[in-house]
Amino acid sequence: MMQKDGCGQAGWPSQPRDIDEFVSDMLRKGDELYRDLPWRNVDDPYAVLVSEIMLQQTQVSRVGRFWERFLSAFPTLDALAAAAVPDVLELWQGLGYNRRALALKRTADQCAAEGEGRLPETCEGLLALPGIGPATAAGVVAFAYQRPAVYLETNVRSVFLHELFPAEEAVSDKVLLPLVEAAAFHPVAAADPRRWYYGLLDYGAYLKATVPNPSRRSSGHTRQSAFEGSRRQKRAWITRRVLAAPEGVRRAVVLADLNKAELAAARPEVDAELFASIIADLLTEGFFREEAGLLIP
DNA sequence: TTCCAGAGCG
DNA sequence: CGCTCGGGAA
Repeated sequence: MMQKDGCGQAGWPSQPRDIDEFVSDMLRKGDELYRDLPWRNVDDPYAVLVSEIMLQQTQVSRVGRFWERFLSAFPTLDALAAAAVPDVLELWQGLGYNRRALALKRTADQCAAEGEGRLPETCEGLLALPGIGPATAAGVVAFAYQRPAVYLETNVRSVFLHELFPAEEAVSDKVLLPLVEAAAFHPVAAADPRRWYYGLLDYGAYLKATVPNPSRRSSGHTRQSAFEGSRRQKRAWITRRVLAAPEGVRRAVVLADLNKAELAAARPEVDAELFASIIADLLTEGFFREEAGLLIP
């Protein structure tokens, strides 16, 4: 879009480079670094959603195999809605963040019940579903529906920080969002949202492999706590243990087995209070249920 | 050690 | 906002 008054387009900084040049440069970089990933140029919104959920905080290299297995087991939203939770969780094992599997399953349930087995076509509609936040909703809109959207995730963030804030520290998303929006709705980018964001993702991934992670200069950037010995390592272990017992298993047995594993790994024993707290969380979140003293998947 | 196509909760 | 949530590759 041409600038109307010489003050720059709304939401775009008037300083170093104008938006036309930025969009054009990024498209060129993106085409040059294009990665032909299995979930790209796929029209099925459900298949795109599954990829977006799996890719939340999860590296691309890990997702490929899981995405294909998941879609072949649950090819449609209705198929996922008809599936049993333990089967969904079982397929998710090894991918991480098991909550995502539960949320995806609930999304399928809701769409099957209220949406005639179809996903909403707007960001607002998608945002109302469990496990779908601003980034995932925008990803589905851009990649499945081919409509411009504000898709701000770590690779896109890295590109904007690297290109437009090369020296600043602690840049907030509040500053970045209007820029991401202005660029996405720029006519040249908006003409092909898939191409626009595939390019930003690929360029962002390239940057992380070649320069210090630009996203470290995001104000929201935090480092994760260690996984080894953590509560969530125990959560994951317990989830697997219960999944392995289709007929159910007593708490005491799970705790004893868990402590065997902890001992074998040279970690301290898990006390009853911590164990009960983790079980309570997992029950509340719907990983399994408890009936007659048995934990049942 | 670091961080990953984030979301949901208090 | 700050915290939690998996698991592996580099």
